[in-house]
Amino acid sequence: MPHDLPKAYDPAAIEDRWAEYWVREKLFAQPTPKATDQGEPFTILLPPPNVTGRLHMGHMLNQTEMDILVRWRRMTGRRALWLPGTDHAGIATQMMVERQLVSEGKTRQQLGREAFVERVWEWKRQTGGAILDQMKRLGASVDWQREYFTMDENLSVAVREAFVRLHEQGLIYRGAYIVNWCPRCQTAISDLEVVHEEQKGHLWEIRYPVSHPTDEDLSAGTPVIGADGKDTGEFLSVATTRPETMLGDVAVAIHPEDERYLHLHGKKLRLPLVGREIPVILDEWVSRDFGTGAVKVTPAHDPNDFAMGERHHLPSINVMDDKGHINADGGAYAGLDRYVARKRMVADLEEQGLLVGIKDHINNIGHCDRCKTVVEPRLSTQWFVKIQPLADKAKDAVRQKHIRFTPEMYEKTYFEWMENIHDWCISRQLWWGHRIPAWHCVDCHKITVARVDPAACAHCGSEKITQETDVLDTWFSSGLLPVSVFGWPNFSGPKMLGAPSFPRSSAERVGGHNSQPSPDRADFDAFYPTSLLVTGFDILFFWVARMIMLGCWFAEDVPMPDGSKRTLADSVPFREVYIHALVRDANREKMSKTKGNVLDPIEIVKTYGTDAVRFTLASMASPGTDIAFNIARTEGYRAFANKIWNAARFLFMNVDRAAEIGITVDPAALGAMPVVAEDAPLEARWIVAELHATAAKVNQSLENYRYDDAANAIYQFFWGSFCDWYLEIVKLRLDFPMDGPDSESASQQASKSAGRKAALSTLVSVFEASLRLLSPFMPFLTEEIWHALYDGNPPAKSIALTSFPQAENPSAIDEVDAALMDPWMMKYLQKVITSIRALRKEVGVPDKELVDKVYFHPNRGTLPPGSGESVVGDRFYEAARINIDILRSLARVSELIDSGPLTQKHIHSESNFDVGIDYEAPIDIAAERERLTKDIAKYEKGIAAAERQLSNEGFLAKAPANVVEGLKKQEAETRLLLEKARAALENLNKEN
RNA sequence: GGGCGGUUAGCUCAGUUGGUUAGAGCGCCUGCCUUACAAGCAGGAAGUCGGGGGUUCGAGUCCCUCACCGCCCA
Repeated sequence: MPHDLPKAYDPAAIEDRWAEYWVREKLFAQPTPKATDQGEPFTILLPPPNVTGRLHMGHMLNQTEMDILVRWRRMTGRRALWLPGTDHAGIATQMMVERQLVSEGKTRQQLGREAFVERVWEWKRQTGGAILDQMKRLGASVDWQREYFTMDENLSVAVREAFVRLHEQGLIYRGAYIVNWCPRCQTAISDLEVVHEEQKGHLWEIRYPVSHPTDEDLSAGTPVIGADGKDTGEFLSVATTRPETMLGDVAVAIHPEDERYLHLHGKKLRLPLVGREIPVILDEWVSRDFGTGAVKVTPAHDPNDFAMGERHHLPSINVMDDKGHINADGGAYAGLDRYVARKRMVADLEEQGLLVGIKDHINNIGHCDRCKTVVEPRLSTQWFVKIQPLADKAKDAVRQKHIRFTPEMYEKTYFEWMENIHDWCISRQLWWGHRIPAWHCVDCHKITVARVDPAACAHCGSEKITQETDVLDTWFSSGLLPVSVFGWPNFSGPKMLGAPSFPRSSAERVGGHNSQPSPDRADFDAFYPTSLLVTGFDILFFWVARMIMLGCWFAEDVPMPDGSKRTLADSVPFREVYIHALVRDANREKMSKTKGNVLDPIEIVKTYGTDAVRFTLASMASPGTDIAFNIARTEGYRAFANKIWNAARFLFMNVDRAAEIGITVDPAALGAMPVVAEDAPLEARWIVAELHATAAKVNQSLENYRYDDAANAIYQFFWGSFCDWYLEIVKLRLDFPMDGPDSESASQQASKSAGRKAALSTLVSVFEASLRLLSPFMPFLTEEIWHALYDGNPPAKSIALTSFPQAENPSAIDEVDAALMDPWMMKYLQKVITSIRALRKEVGVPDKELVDKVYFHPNRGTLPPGSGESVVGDRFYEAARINIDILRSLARVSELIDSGPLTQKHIHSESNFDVGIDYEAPIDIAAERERLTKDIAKYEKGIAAAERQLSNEGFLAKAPANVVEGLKKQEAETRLLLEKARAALENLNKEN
């Protein structure tokens, strides 16, 4: 590969190519393991996006976090498996296809169920892969060979097995209860699919006339009295937010201790507009402060009323159809839309003088998560999972720490929800989904639930049976994914003693559906439980909770690979849950279509490069914190990518020049952690030590999901250390002839050549290791440069398959560093250079001008404790003198003169040294005076604070020694700086 | 109504079990087209850590309280 890279990095030129390459070469495929396979697996399941979905910033954050972890774990030697897929999204997908049909002037009813479902499959085949294609473009390192879809045959088998088994265990029941009904989608939806929103509404106060006779009259056989004028002239005012439901009222409830109304208990009310007589009942649930304190009871249209109805054995009168229209039981209002009916009824009540008043009221209204239609609580026959036993197990799993949450806080939310969980309504009145495996018998009316489509009723043998038309909630199937993607329940491996009653005989298995049962449990044994689930907090209950419940419940029956009983610890679907926050816009506003502040990740990626966007997300991904996505920040990381690119250009330029004079780097020496010879120059030892420290920091940060710390550590290392310092210094070591050979003697050349070779080797090896360190964060750029670095002969198909830099035993590094005193010596040298540069700026020396003499005065007494005091001071001066070429190049100084206290005209002071120059330049007296005065004030304040502490006996007695020592040292240093500043100010005043 | 977060530089955010004079990126100011990079280099300014009280030798960090912002559940 040629080394002549373009001057600026253009991500668009390389990203598509690598994204395709990774997929085409199946680089991240993880085949079913053999028993001999080594390496602890790292398994992660992509929380399935809707098959109808398009990638948004939340997905990109989610996937970036997963990809970073998976790439990192893979590079550390783990057998990494990331499984991608989509869920069939019952309602959303059906809606989408229905919309298509409408545009063709058709309805699904016209097509019929079978043809409609085929049509949905057709849609899925054509456009259902869009979101996964976007994922491919972003370079997610998933195993595409294992892509799943919740409607796949094998996963459908799992759904049916789970349903049948829960039914056998008595945990699935069918019955008429109040559910959330979406009149637009015409299906029941779960509590979680209802979003509550506060809306301005009204509270209507309606008079319900009190009628005779009393209960006594009734029991005496007095005929029921209608609206015939026998009313008493007495009323009970009822407050309601939903007057239209009064058509279904069966009682009015008051609080048993509400003396305002107690005298009415036992009497009857005449239901306005309807004429039905309804009782006044007592119930503690009634809130005396709300409205009038009397509440109408409508069991068929309100969950609380339903409960009350059960308590008082009241009938339920359903007055609405599945479209939210008033039904035949609504008398005069039959056929009207619920809101039209409301309007008309209020008008009628007013006309009849029964409307007492209308008050403004804020309602919390439930909307369908999918279509935003106002949800109607409605009495209907549905299928439910009795959730308590599953929830108990799921709670135990977390309580016993078999699953760890990050951030930990979400554990509380999880328990909160689990404690207050309700039975799960799993039936949906849709066509697209897993049809419930239950058959109704026309003759005996009993239900047959079976794994295999039955030919006859299991109870009476009648062949007149029809399958339930409802399908299952999508989450029922996605909740099973952690077990079903690994082949559950179709294991045909050796049966274990005492193993549960499956696998069933193949005949009993779902006949036509599963053609190829997996040969064994190898996948399940190797990869279950998965290692981690990464998801958003909004999905905590949808996925996390349901996967835990279903996973624990069903996996517990699968024996361990060695045949032993599986405990709860190994039944969990994942061992860790990492919950990330929301991606907001730069102003911390939630992204929403209505606000128009939605960012399309693919568009941003095209503009700035995938790597820059990934790095932006990573650098802000601190657990528990929302990400305010600021494009300015992405610009910054695009610059970072460009910086890396140009460092590569610099490197290649030097590699090429070196090759011209016969110096090369052995590729075999790359790929590991760089090492340096003991006699290597200061900057080489330093940069290698920094690399080790950075690798340690990155590994540790990722271990703790601190993407931000990891990203910042790399950024700091690559730009702040490697580019800003090391590359600038290594230029001196390389210093290749631009044209023609050097004009030096042979021995000079030989020694120079050895230095060059060593420098080049360190340069290339540190750079190569940096690429590997960066790779999980910036896979595209690093892949491109890494391949170029190996000149078309890379040691692996991808940098993603190399090993991640690991720091050597950190304490060993510390010892070596301590011996060489590199850490602080290099920092000291850097400080001197920075100080000279600052001094030059203060004085106004032009950037390019070489200053011939800089006077240098180390404060030998104030050097770091334990570092040999004055000896070190001398040693440092020696180091600075030896490295004068570095000073010349980086600080534009030709000579550094070791000096006593400085007398030069221009002096810059640090706590442990001063630098000074003689330079003819006008001094901005006022500015200088201001600066010094400010400094003096700062130092005085610092000293005062330190003195206060140091004179405090409690502090001296109780604070740890190193803190006291540190403060003393700092105080001494500040005092020195103060003296220097005062002297400088005095000089300034004296001379002017 | 119940619960959970948050408030640190102009902006967006870090700040580990309390410990020396609080950090980063972007932005801002000044000077530089120095042969890897102007998507760059060099230097610099900028915060009484939301208010108040308490514990402590010591509080951005722990406790109480108030204010404001946000989220979840009913």
